[in-house]
Amino acid sequence: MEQKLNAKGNPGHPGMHALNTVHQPSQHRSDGGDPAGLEGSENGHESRRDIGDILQQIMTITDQSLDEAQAKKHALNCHRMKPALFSVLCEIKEKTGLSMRNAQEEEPQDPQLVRLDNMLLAEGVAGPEKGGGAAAAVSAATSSGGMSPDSSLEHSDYKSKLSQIRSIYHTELEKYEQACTEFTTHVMNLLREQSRTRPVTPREIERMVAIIHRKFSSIQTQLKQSTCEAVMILRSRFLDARRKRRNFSKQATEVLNEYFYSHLSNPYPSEEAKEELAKQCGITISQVSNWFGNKRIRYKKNISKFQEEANLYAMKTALGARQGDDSPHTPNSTGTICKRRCCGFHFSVTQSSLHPVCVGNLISCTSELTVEAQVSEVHKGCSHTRAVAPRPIAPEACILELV
DNA sequence: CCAGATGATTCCTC
DNA sequence: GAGGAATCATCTGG
Repeated sequence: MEQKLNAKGNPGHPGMHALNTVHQPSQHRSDGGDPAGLEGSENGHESRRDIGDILQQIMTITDQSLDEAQAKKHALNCHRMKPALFSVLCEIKEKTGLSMRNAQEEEPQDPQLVRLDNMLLAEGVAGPEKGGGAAAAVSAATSSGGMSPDSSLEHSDYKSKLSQIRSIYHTELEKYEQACTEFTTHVMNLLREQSRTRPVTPREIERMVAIIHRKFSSIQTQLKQSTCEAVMILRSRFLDARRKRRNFSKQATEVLNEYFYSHLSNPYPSEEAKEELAKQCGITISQVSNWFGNKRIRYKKNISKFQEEANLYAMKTALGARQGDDSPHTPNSTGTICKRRCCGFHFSVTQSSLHPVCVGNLISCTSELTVEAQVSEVHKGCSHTRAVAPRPIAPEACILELV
């Protein structure tokens, strides 16, 4: 307000000439109020006329050509009343709360953005380039077992794709940051420029910058979201690849089958046995469990289909036992198994159903014998016949049957 | 290409 | 939590 008093009566003011050239009749002059507090003096009248002129010019500024407007703008900027008017405008703005528009306090950081940031960091897209996510994914794959040698190829493929995503992400982020900075600078310059003709406080400029950042932040969120999606898709593909079923090696299947058929009465390996089998087959314990689960159910569903296989493994085991070479994969294939087997199965004279020792007997027995005779012959020297006795032997059912 | 084999997964029960 | 059953998805051999 002090400026208003200083601004009175200065015909030599550089702006006056310009103003006078566009001088309009002061029909809007006095409305009875005295906003400048100058009523009752010559200077007061002059000031009011000046204010009226200025307001009139402001009101008509949009109707004029750009050159004309620029000229008037310059004139206004240089007018001796400008500081006083400006100060009044500032005061009114403060009082009416206009300056508080959009003055919400700083929002806390967007939780979604935080989540995305964390995810990108965990996946090795953001942050230092160390391939943390890839390493994590690979380690997860390795720990789940069953990683074939060519998984390293998948790994490198994953890494290269991840690095592509990373590079695109950083390029786009850089572009975004650059655009944001440029736009912010531009707006700040505009506001600073405008602050010469209208009341724009530094705080308002800060707020405007915050608004711009918020708007740009949504773009950044989209970028991060897209990147996350890309990484998730890549990761799921990689994990799918990891899930790819690969048949066990022949040797592994052999080991598992040997155990299965030599423990047919109780094909449920203990934890220790599973561990041992897993070690021998180069697979995981859970894969051993899966294999036995599948085998049991499939065997039970179609025993006849597995008869051949059962015969083969029984023979193998028998030969091994005959040579006094107990299979290392069937550490318990001694007489105790025989007893369990006798309790668990209907015996027939087919070798598949027999204890290894008895299979040896079968080889030397003749097919002309009756079933009873064969059983008797086959189980010569062992307790199987006695164990089998409570169960009826069905000659046509030359299969093992789980109780 | 297709049917069957097979390893893995999911859901359910005990 | 282990195992049974059903199912999926992939592999394999003809």
